[in-house]
Amino acid sequence: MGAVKSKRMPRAVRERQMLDAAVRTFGQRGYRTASMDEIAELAGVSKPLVYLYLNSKESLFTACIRREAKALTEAVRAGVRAGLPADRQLWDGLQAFFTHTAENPDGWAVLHLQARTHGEPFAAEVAAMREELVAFVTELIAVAAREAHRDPSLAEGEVAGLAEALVGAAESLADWANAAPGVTARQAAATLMNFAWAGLGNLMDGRPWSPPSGTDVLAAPALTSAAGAPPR
Amino acid sequence: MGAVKSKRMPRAVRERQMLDAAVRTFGQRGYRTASMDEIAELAGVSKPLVYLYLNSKESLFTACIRREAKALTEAVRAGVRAGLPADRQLWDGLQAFFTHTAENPDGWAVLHLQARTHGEPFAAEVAAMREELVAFVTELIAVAAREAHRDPSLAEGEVAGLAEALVGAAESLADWANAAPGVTARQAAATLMNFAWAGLGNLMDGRPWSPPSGTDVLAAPALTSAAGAPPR
Amino acid sequence: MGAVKSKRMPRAVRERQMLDAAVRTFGQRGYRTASMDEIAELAGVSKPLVYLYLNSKESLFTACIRREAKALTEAVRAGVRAGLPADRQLWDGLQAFFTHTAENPDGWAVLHLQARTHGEPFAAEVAAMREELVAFVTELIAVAAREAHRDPSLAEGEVAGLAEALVGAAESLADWANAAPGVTARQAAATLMNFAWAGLGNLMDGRPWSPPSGTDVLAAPALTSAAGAPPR
Amino acid sequence: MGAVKSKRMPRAVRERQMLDAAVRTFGQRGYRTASMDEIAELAGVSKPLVYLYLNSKESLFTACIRREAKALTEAVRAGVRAGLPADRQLWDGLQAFFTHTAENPDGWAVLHLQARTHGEPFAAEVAAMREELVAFVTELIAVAAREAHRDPSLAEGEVAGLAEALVGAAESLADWANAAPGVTARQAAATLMNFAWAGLGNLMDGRPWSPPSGTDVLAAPALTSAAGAPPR
DNA sequence: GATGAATGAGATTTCATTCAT
DNA sequence: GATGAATGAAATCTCATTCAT
Repeated sequence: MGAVKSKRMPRAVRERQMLDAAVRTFGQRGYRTASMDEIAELAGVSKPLVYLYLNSKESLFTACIRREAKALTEAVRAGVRAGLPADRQLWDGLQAFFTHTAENPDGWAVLHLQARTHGEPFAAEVAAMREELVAFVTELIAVAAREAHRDPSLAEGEVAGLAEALVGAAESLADWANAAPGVTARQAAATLMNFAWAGLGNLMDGRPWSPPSGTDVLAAPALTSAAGAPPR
Repeated sequence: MGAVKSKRMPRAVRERQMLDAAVRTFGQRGYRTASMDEIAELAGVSKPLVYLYLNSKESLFTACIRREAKALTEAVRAGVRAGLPADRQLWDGLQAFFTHTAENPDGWAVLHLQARTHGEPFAAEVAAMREELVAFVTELIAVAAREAHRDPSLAEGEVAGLAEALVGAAESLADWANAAPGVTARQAAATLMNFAWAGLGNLMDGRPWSPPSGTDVLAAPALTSAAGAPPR
Repeated sequence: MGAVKSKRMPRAVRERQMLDAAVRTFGQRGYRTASMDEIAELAGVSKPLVYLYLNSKESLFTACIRREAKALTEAVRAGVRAGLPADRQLWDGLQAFFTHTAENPDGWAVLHLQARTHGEPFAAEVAAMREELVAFVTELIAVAAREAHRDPSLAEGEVAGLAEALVGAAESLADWANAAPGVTARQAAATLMNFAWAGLGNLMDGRPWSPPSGTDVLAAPALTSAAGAPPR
Repeated sequence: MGAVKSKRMPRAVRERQMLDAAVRTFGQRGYRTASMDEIAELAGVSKPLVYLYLNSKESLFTACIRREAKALTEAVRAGVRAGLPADRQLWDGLQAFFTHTAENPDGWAVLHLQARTHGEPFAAEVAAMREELVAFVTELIAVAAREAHRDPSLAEGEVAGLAEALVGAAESLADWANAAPGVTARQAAATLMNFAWAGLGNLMDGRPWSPPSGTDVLAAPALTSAAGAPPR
């Protein structure tokens, strides 16, 4: 299971191996439960080397959080193109989000489970990333309001709550999709778009949100088929 | 710091004191970080007595989870009256939920943060409670579908995702409301109702969900004011 | 070598055993070299018990310093009677000093060697004790000056240097007497009295200091015999 | 912080840099606390090079002790001219001693504090140097005895104690002078000469030792002023 | 000649848990 | 019923020391 032991690697490579091992171990066993011994072994190096490069368990964990937070936000950003309609941007961002969390379950566990649970140096780190996502969603809602010609737009405090709710729902669905074997990232994104954009009330009346046609017309989100096919 | 030492209390009372101390300690310091010493001291008893009554740290933590899970689900259930319209039931349930989590922050931390983070005996325990809440929401959505005369109703797997999203959003907003000083349980519930029932799309068009008049006409939810007074 | 293991001793007794073991270990192997394992084993207890009672290596070492410092100063004080002539008081104090250091070589090593070498929490602790001894000697010199009707007495700064020199010589002779097998505390005290009171110049001229007759007329100090027998 | 890295220096120079760094580090932080990393960095070389030149920490420390011991004894020897009266030789030697210890506090700490505290290879090393100083003082006392026409001289064992006391007092005063900011080497030497040569008894009677006029008539020792100006 | 890469061994400290009274 | 006394096991971290280039 541990990486093949090959000696004398350049520092950057070793450091990556250590972070990989640490994310995996922290994600699966938790910050406190994971031991530096485990991580070193999984990385295929001795414990002192881990300390030499990453200083302490705390600092190692922080490095994991930063790396995974950066990877996640960059994945979302890369999935979205500015200039498209707000719902389209949200749809793209959610797909990127669910894809990334599905492909990096340990990193996601580090961010969503471990970092928030184990107190102050870490919670702040992940809170920064979360705020970035919330800000992104807030901006999208503001754009949507402009597109709908609503003047004056929604009060600021209210939008904050809505963005918070949307991000929270997305986080929760990421766990759900990772746990339920058959659920794809695309399905999770579709479910959330319907829920968040159309709302339960509309869904009850048979008026779901439907994905925009565009680069990826391959598959329609799950709910559409079950709910008639109204154009948006 | 601990409670005043008074000997020879009936077992049930002592046990409650211990659980109170444990919930507080686990909630504030985390499962691994909290020590049995701390808990015993806070409970005002000696450590062996804690072991006599609750066997082990694991079993003590499990007891905490069960007690807090029961308290939370019962609070939600008590807040809802069957027979009312689905959105009204949801509204009442959410208010009860946010009220309870605001009044029991340590218990909520145990359930939402600690129990999920620290592996298998505990994650299952809290998952059971969560399923109960999800099932409750799922049932509400089914009721709503019937009320809307939709036959056949939404496919089962899709409703599961929606319920999951709603519960996830609620959990997230509970943390958000606990952290933001000025946010009341009622405001959190209103925000979530708008988001979940009306959906962002409708909100953009100025058609929010509005709370039913009834027992609590005292305060209108936050979003209503900004959105005119549409009929429900 | 370790004390007989007998379980369930009252805390005070155990604590004394631990301090005994610690003084011996620190004195013979040094603060850094001595390990908590060694000390616990020598005390006949497990390591955690040492931590339970004495908190940390640093705090254990500090406790050793305090205990030994108190024992030494009290031994000196107990050996001296106020009201006697200054040289007699000094003679009595030195005898008590050399007797105590000879009987407690490990405690003396802790105070004189280890505590001074290992930095700040400890150096200050032993400096306080040393100042007490220096102050005692300074006072004796002042008394001697009064007895000699010297007005004005020696300048203060000068007396400080003299007292420092006397104490330093005593410390050094304590090590010397402990290392040289045949040297008794009485001989060490006599040597120092001659050196410090009469001075090398007088000794060269055959005018040593001679011990007062009194309670302990049993043995004359070493130098007297070799240097004629002038009455004082 | 470390010296500028410049490659390809002759071995002797490199070795000196390392010893300088080691003396400073050992003197300020202690033998055990100082790490080879620190020393190598301060010396501006890589750790393996230190090992290549000086083999081990133990051997490095021994080299430090030897170098500093040699420097100190040579300084004292260089300060004294044979043929002069004994008290003059002693006065000159003490001045050299206090001057050297004041100018090399780290070296003095290595010799007086660290080397004696950290067990056997080192204690023997510094004991050899000390014996040299004690032998020098012993010889001076013998010379003084001859000058005073005392035959037979003081018994050997007794002189040993006196020399020991004198050296101990000098060591102690070196620390004292280094710690007290205003005390010069000359003042320390004068204090000790008065104490050791005249003795407290004579000082009480107003008969201090007074320094010989000669090469350094610049400053009179501290005690002289307070004690008239008796010829030697 | 010089060093970046790497480690074996051991240090202090903590904690859940159990006896014996 | 209740507790003071005690420990086995394991955690984090440090350091002198050595390869391989």
